[in-house]
Amino acid sequence: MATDERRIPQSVIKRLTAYLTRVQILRASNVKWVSSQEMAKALDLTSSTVRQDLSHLDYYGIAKRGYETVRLEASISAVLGADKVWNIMVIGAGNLGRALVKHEEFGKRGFHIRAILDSDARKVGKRVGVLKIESTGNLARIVRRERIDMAIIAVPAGAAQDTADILIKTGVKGILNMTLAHIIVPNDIIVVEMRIVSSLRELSYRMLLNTSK
Amino acid sequence: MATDERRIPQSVIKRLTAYLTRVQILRASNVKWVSSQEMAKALDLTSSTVRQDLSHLDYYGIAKRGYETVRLEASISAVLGADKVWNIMVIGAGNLGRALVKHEEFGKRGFHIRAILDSDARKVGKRVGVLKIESTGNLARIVRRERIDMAIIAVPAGAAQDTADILIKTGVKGILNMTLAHIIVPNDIIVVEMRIVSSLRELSYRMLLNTSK
DNA sequence: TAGATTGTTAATCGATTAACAATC
DNA sequence: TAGATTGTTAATCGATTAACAATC
Repeated sequence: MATDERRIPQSVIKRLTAYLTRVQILRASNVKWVSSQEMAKALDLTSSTVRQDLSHLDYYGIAKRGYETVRLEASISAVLGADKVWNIMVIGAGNLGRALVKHEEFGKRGFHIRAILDSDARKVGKRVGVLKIESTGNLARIVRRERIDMAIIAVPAGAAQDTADILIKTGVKGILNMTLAHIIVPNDIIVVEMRIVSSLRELSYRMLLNTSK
Repeated sequence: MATDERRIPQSVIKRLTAYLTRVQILRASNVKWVSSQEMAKALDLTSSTVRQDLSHLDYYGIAKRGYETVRLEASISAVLGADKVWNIMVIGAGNLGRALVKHEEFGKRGFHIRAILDSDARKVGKRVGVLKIESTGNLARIVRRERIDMAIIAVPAGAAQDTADILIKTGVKGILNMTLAHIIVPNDIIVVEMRIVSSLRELSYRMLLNTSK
């Protein structure tokens, strides 16, 4: 049987998010079926990896035809919880924090930004899109008021750990860390780190490697 | 011998960027030495992994003392090419693209954003920080003028592949893709993908998993 | 010196790929 | 039917961890 009780590995989860995006694009262009080979080609993977990954779902493909896009999307969504709505708070109303609030893609995909906070009193009260910047001092109250599920940390790197500590105290269980600093949390808290500078470094390293060959 | 001719694995490169950030923080607080164990604790790794990773460098630690922060930073920087200056162009002057231009962290770390482009004629000419938005039509000329090394794609997902194709034609060898869409490129071009929505999905999946236990 | 921490080898663990019987 | 594509098992590959002699 394809589905079983084993936890789906991290590596597979990351790819499932990519399959979901891809199948949504296919559906938008009215494609009804996709084979593991086509999927692999579009995402730079092997068809074997695709089939192996999709075997974690409770939807099965059909030999000779592949996977029905409607059902595949539904199944991946269900596994990832992509049908759920999440309430998010952004901490830090700098350029990055404000851009995230205004970015429309998140809301469309179930990630609703309900509040943006900053510790700078001069910023508090200013508008960002449909929101008003609130004070970090009111963090706990805002978490309750908006039933916040997760927070995006977009403060200066030096303040990242302190911010995380406060968030954890108020009961926030998930953090997306956009700062350069690694943050340490208890193991019931989930952190995903998203460091743009690290990505640029990785990119530049690989470019150097490529030209020196 | 620690250094050898073998290519450093991807996984190690990613961690080297984290070590570099960490050692820079230590240096800023005047810490002279760091052990593999301290480093591991700060970054949620094992000391074994840290020592294994650092053995790719041409700098050696000293038994009983650990690694000298000054030399460690220099050595990691050299391997990653973090001492070099890179000229970057941002394609797409939406909220995200404009925020990246205004973000000060990049310049400090050698990643200089020299231009921001948009295909929307109404945006062309408007200021973003010290830059003026230029037309995508002039892309090739701007790449030459600013000696652009790499580009950040921050356009709507649907335009990502077309944008990449144009970039490649003008000779840009490195791309940071901030859109949801996976892009396909020839194998002399390096792409790093940085999908915030995918990270949010990964985060939400892991949160669901954690609460259901 | 004694003990702590390194660099490296070997063992373990996990992820990817290959192969192929089942089947639509 | 014949052939293409699935799901799954086994083989391969690579990354992480454990262990320990060397050494400061």
